[in-house]
Amino acid sequence: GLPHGLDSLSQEGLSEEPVQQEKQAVVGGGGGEKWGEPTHGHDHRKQLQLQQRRRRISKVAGGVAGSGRRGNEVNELEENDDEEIEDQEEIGGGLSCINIERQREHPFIVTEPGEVARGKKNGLDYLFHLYELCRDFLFQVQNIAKDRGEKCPTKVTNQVFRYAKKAGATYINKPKMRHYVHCYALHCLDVETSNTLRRAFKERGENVGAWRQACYKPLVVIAARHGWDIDAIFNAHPRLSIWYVPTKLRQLCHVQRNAAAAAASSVSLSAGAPPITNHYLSGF
Amino acid sequence: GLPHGLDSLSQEGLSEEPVQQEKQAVVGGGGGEKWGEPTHGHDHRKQLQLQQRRRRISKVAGGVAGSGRRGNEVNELEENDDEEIEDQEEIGGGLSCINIERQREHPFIVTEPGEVARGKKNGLDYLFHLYELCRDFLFQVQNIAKDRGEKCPTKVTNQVFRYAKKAGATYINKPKMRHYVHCYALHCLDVETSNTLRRAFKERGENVGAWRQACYKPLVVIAARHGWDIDAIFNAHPRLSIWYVPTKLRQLCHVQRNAAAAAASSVSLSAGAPPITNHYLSGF
DNA sequence: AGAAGGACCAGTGGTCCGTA
DNA sequence: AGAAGGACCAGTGGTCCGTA
Repeated sequence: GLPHGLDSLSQEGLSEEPVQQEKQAVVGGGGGEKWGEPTHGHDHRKQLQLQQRRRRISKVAGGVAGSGRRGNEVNELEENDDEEIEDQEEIGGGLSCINIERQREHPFIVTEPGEVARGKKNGLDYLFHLYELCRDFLFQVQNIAKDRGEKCPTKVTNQVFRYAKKAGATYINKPKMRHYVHCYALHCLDVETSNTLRRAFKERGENVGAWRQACYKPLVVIAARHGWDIDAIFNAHPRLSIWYVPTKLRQLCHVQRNAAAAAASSVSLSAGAPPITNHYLSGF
Repeated sequence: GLPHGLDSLSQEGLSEEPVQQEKQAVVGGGGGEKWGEPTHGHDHRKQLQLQQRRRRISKVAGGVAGSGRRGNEVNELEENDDEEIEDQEEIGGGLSCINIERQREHPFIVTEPGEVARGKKNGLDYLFHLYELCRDFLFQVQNIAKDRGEKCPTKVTNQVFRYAKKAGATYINKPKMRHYVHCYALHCLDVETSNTLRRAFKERGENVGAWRQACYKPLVVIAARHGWDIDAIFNAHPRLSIWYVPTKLRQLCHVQRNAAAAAASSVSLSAGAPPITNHYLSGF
C-alpha cells in the first residue's frame, strides 16, 4: 500500500478564518486517517468570482429528496426534507459584496506516491483521497436513505455532492471528481502501473493534464484483458463501483475493441497484414 | 405456469387500418408466444384527443442518446442518432385535423388467470404480458447500446419506452406500466397468491383499482419475510429486477417495518400490550 | 365514477466555458 | 497556457390531472 500518513504541510496563503472544512471528520467508514492538511485553498478572502451567465435564483433547497410531483397516496409520510446539516453562511448578502471569500482549490501537480505537494499545489495522493471522501459521503447518504425507506443511491450522484458541500467539504465538486475518475480507476485497478506512470511523468516534468491523458491507455489495456467490458471492471471493484464510467474511457474501449477485431480479422484473411494502429492512444 | 396460449378473440370496434402494432414480433428473447390478439383499441378513428396544456413543440428527436453537452475529445465518434426505427406517420398535419385516429387502450378488468376479457376490455394476463414486452424492448436497447459502446440501461427507462413507441408498440406507455408494476411484482414473486387474489376480486365484482390496491398487502408480507428489503427482493428476481420499485410500495414497507419494530419493542416492554395496527393495509 | 396516458416538473448526468 | 468549478442543458424519473 501507499504511505498515507503524510505530514502536515505549511498552509501558505490560507485560512484567515476558522473554515469548517473538516466537518467530514465525522464521516463513518474509512475514518481516522487524518489526511495531513494539504494546501487546500478557499480561505483567502478575494474578489467574489461573479460568474453570471444567467445566475439562477434557486438556492438549492431540499436534500435527500425524491424527484417529480409527490404522490399523495401515503402523504402522511411527507417530511420537510433535511436541513439537518446546518446551512452554510450566506454569501454576498449585505454591503461587502466586493471583498468576499470564494477561492478555488490549488491546482494539482504530478507527485510521486507518498510525495506531498509544495507551495500552492495539491498532490495526487490528495486527489485520490478525495475519492475516498466521496465514498464516505455516499455511505452516509445511503444510511440516511435506508433509514427513511427512500431510494438508495449506488453511485456518487448529485445528491451526494450536495450532501458533501453541506457538510462543509466545499473542495469537493462534481466537475473535478468526474474529470479525474479514470485516473483514480487506474490507481484502484493497478497501483503498480499507476505509480510508475506518476514517477515517469513527474520526472519528465509533465503537467497534470498530460498525466491525466496518459492514464487512459493502461486502462484500455486492462479492459482488453477483460473482454472490453469496462463497466464490469468498474462494478467488480468495491471502491470503483460507485463511480460512473467516464464517457471518454468507454468510447476509447469501444474504438479499440473494434480496431482489435478488425486487425484480427485482417490477420485471418492475410496472415502477414500489418496491425491497424489507433491514434487515440498514441502519445504515451 | 399459467396458460398463455389464449385464443384470438373478436376485435370488436377495432382495426380499420392495418396498424403496424405487431412490429415488435421481431423482438429477440421471449419470442414467439403470440399473445392472442387482445382487444387493444387504438385503431378506431376518433376525435383527436387534444390535450393541450401547453403542447410542446418538440417532436422527440434522437433515440438511444447520451445526455448533456457532448464531449469533443473523441468527437470523431459522434453519430447522428438512430432514426433506424422508421418514423410513425405524421399526425395532425394537414386539413383533416378533426377526425384523426388517436384512441386509448381499452380499460383493464379483473380476470382470472387464463381468462380473456370480453368486449372492449383487456384482461390481466394481457397486462402482465406488456411487462414481458417491455423486457424484450429493454433487451433490444441493451444490445444496441453494447454494440455501440454506449451506456447500457439496466432498467426500463424513458429510452426504452421511446424505443417501444417507435417500434410501433403504441399501447405501451410509462404511466400505465408504472401504475401496475407492483401488481406484476406480485405475479412474479408469488403466482399462487396473485391468482387467488384475482379470482377473489373477480368473484366479488371489484374493479381494477380495488384489485390494484389489494396487491400491496401480500407484497408487504413478502417483504417482511425478507427483512423488509424490497429493493433486494426486486433485484433478486430476473423479470422484476428491470423495474423500479414503486414509491408507494417502498413507503408501505418502510411504515410497516417501523410499526412492526414498535410493536415488538412494546411487547418486550409489557408482555401483554396490544399490537399496533396500521391503517394503510386495512381493507383487504 | 373509473381509468388511460399526454404532458409536466424538479432534480440528474454530463461537461462547457467564463474565470482566475 | 494550464486548471478549477459555477452554471448550464438535454433528457430522466415520477405522476398529476385534463380527458374520454
